[in-house]
Amino acid sequence: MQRSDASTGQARAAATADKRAAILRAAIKVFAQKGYFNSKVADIAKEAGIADGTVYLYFKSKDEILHSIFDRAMEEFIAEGKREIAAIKEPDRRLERIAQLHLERLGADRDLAVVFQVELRGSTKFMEEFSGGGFAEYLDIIRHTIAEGQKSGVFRADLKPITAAKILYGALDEMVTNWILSKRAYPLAPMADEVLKVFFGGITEQ
Amino acid sequence: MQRSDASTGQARAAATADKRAAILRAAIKVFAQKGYFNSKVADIAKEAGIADGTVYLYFKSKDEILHSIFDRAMEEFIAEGKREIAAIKEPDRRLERIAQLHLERLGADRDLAVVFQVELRGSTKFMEEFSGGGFAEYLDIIRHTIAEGQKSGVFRADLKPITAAKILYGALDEMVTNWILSKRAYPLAPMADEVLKVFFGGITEQ
Amino acid sequence: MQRSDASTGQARAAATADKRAAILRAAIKVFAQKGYFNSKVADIAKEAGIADGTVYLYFKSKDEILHSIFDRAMEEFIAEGKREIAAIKEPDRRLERIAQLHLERLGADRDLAVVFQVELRGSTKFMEEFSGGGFAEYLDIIRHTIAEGQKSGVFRADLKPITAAKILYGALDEMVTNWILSKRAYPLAPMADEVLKVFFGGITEQ
Amino acid sequence: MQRSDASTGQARAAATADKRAAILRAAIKVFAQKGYFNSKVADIAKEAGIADGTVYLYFKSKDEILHSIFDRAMEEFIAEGKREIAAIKEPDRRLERIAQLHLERLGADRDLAVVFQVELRGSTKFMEEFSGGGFAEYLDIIRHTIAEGQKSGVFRADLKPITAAKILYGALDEMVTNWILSKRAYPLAPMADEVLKVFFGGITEQ
DNA sequence: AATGAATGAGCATTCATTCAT
DNA sequence: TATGAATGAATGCTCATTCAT
Repeated sequence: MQRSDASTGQARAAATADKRAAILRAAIKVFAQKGYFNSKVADIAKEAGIADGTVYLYFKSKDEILHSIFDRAMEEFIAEGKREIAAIKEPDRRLERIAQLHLERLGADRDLAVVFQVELRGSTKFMEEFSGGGFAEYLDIIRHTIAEGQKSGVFRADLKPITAAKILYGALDEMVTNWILSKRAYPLAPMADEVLKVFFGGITEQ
Repeated sequence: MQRSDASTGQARAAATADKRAAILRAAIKVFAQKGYFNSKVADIAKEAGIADGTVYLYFKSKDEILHSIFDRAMEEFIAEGKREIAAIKEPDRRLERIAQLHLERLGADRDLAVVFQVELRGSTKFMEEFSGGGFAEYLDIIRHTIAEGQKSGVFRADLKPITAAKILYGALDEMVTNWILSKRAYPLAPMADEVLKVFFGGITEQ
Repeated sequence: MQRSDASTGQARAAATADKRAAILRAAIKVFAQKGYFNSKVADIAKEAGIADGTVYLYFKSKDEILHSIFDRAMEEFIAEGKREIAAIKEPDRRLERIAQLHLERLGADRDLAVVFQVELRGSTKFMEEFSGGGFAEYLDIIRHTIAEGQKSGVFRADLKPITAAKILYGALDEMVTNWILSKRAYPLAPMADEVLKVFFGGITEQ
Repeated sequence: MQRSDASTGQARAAATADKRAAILRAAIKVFAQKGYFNSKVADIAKEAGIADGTVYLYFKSKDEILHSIFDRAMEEFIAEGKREIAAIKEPDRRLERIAQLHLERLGADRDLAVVFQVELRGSTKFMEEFSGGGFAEYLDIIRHTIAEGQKSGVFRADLKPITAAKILYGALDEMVTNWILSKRAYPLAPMADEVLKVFFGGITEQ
């Protein structure tokens, strides 16, 4: 009996989480297609196969849906990143893995990538919030890794780590943006190596 | 009489251009502050000191205003860029000048920079159009310069010029985005040198 | 067995009536606080400590709940009134008792009074129905009593009984309304004597 | 020229006032028919012969429309009342005129009367606001007149003027309510004399 | 009988655009 | 050319009611 109650509670919680996830998935798809402002809540509901009003049983507003997309994705992204690089000691190998993960991840979910590249950027409000949230943490991991590389003598010391971090991030970000907008379908992940080639060695002939 | 008509015609054309420019300036300011979707045409009209309806004597729609902002700015930007680099022969000096111009220009007009970074990005529609328009031309100039540098042996040959071009652009773009979102006020242009240091030499200690 | 079934049936019926009453009590409280249109069925359910859907096992609609409040209260009110005045022969003593009962009753249940004064009045639909229902019966008792008083010579004959009845009712009603809206807490019942003083003797100095 | 500008300004102001008045008239009619909560803004617009959005050029919200109806009507009502009774010295004649005006006024505009009796009463919020606003002023005029009558010996001194005022008001109010709900069409104003007969002399046979 | 998740009709309000003056 | 009042389509959100469990 106890167990039955408990498992019912868990089952319900799980069902709720599933529904939330389903709505988020639908929203990502719809937002990616038409943009946040041009997407109607009704579009999301239809895509999720539920009634309009049901959306509001799981989210307080359209705005909260977008927020949740960012929060959830960034959270997972950072958690996965930290896990992956924990075992890597060499700073250059670390940056390599980070860059690969960045493109692998976004390259694996085009709709999510579109929402990230387009919608997140499409609102100063979101960017500012985001800037102070998950994004700052992400950039900090890169910065930190570069600083360690400088200490250990692998990286040049005449560069501000934060600036170098932004350069790497900006280059990767541009790869994603171009991939999204490209009419041709090509794998995104391999671009990481190209970026790293330049980032590590520069374009100047020795 | 003839002359009077003619000069009146010219004056009129000039006045029209001025008014268009004034509306665009107003729109840039308003869009930068509140974002495209949150800006009302009435806001733009008020900022420009004209009546709501008057906006439609100069632009067909709100959408067209945003388009005009991009088109005009990009046009000027590219024209100025071509003029400036025409005299520069060395590919590395060229890229240097391009990067500096990029940041000087956007760093000189914060509102315009915001609209470019935020609103242009905030719409796949715009990005796609833009991607095939002025932006492609801009990226092409960079790509071409890199290719020349490879031919002349200044740049490594093991990099695809287009990819290298995107990396440079992405890095610069990120500088602008960070500058916009930063609470601190700092000059944007000097960041060009930092980007170039990495882009040319890489971050690896020799 | 028979007896068991029977008593079970009765118990069930009693339980049903109790639940209905509980919901009505909850509704009276909620309606009094926020008004009919601003009250949600969910509010009533929460106040009654039951699930939203359960409300519909006892009432067909939100509308029916309001109706039931009026019907039940009026029914009790009139029954009590009739019982009380049955023994009173003198028309003036009768009116006295009616007025006192009116204010005692509503003064004893502020929430119910609010619903009666505010919500009943807040809808022509309700008023019309009510007008032809319990209210008409109530007014009729007053009218009848006045007419008897006229016949027996206690009351002036130059007044239409129905009009006099409305005047008395209106005066009492206003006492209730003012009491409800008053920020000060004072006993309502004693106002009956004031009303009767005027109703019987007028305000003119003899 | 000056005059042209001036008259244009005035004309515009007048036109605006007219439109506001027209919308209020339409709203009174619609609210009277269906009640405030059951009336859609679109209903009001249609009744006024304008587009839905136009309503919002003259009123901030549906709520403000109802407020305006009360405020405007009460203002006019009180102003007219004061004007009329200013010349009347005898307290009893004054009350007489007030009662007549009360019923004449509401009897002349059935829809307005319905809105006043039904909608004003249908919301504690409104009643409370109203109670502290125009209504309090109105009741005060009656109270004051009664107090004067007591001083001059025309009225009995053993009654609290405020209570007597409420009794008169309540009686008149009930006449209006009954008139509104009545299926028969009869003139409301004459009821004033019936009310006064009772209010002045009481129903007891001397 | 009881639950509460799901439904979907309904509505106030906004705002890009038009057009009579 | 300029105006700004008027338009009316569009949509996020609420909530009475239903129904599978």
